[in-house]
Amino acid sequence: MALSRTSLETAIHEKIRSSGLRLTMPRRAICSVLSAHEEEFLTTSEILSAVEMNGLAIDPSTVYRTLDDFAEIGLVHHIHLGSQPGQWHLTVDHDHQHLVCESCGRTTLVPTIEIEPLFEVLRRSYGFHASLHHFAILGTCADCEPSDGHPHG
Amino acid sequence: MALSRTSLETAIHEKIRSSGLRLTMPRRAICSVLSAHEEEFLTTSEILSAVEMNGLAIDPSTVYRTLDDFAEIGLVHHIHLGSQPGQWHLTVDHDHQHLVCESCGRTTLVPTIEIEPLFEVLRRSYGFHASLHHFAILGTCADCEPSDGHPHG
DNA sequence: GTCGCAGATGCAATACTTCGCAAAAACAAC
DNA sequence: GTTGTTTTTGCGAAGTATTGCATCTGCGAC
Ligand SMILES: [Mn+2]
Ligand SMILES: [Mn+2]
Ligand SMILES: [Zn+2]
Ligand SMILES: [Zn+2]
Repeated sequence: MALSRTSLETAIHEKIRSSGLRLTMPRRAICSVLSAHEEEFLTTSEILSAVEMNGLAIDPSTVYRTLDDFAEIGLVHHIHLGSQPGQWHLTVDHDHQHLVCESCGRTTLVPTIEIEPLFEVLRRSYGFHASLHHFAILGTCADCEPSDGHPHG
Repeated sequence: MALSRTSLETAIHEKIRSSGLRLTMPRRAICSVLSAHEEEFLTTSEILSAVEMNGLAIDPSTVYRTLDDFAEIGLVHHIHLGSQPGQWHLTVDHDHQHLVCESCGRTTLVPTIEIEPLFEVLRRSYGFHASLHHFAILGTCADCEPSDGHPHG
């Protein structure tokens, strides 16, 4: 079962401290936003806006640096859903992959466990272990693919 | 068989004209560079440098806009091999996909025809037609994956 | 060839991201 | 609590990408 929001934040703070990073106001502020939006993917500017809505002021450069620092300790990562800037979220419970339709923009979530077997072939043929956490899979969804028996409307 | 460089450029010019775009000096200059580096993937700044080395001067914003225009008519596209800026090339003869090792940076090319069947499952389960031309597949190569019987050295 | 106009360009302004550095804060030792 | 060391921050500057707009140009009509 999922952690409550406050115990999630506590666990995050633990991880920051135990990784040798200091627990500062900007880092708390960013953690708070990420915890409150656990189901979403936020851009740096969305994170910054949310921090400001909480009545706190931090510098944009601090947001960029903090996210990079958090990524280094495995606390967060970002994905690219298209040509847009990366979108960030907590790494915990991130067990799905994104199919993004280049035509209508819709995103479909697919459990990672369904995707991983596809890449088994790459492992066998090339010894290459694909990691599926950085880029979405782009393409055309059922509704937008005219020849597929799933027409729009 | 591949076209010679001059007939490749002629074919490109044809495509520009027939798509309703005008054939201007900056566009010729960029086409020339792309044709001369048909086997490579160039960033916008590499393209700009190459244009300047040919004794021509165009504005950076023109490079961005031209590449976007060319992409719209299917003449070029770009890929992201990692966190770096996108890399551009002519669309003709682009029949492979990139496996990029996040550990050592090496890129392995895989024929697209080998990869497409993997995504057949997504089509059957989700009606999603994956297009494999925008993002590289990131992961760990055989040499960098310690537990795989392909140690470094 | 000239003319006219839609489309393309250069330039400046803006937006977004990264970097260097001095000041400030975290935190361990006392 | 105070002190000292190291990390982190905000700020300014630099680097990179995008946008608006006046000027220029490709090219079709004549
Ligand atoms: Mn892109
Ligand atoms: Mn990225
Ligand atoms: Zn769609
Ligand atoms: Zn490697």
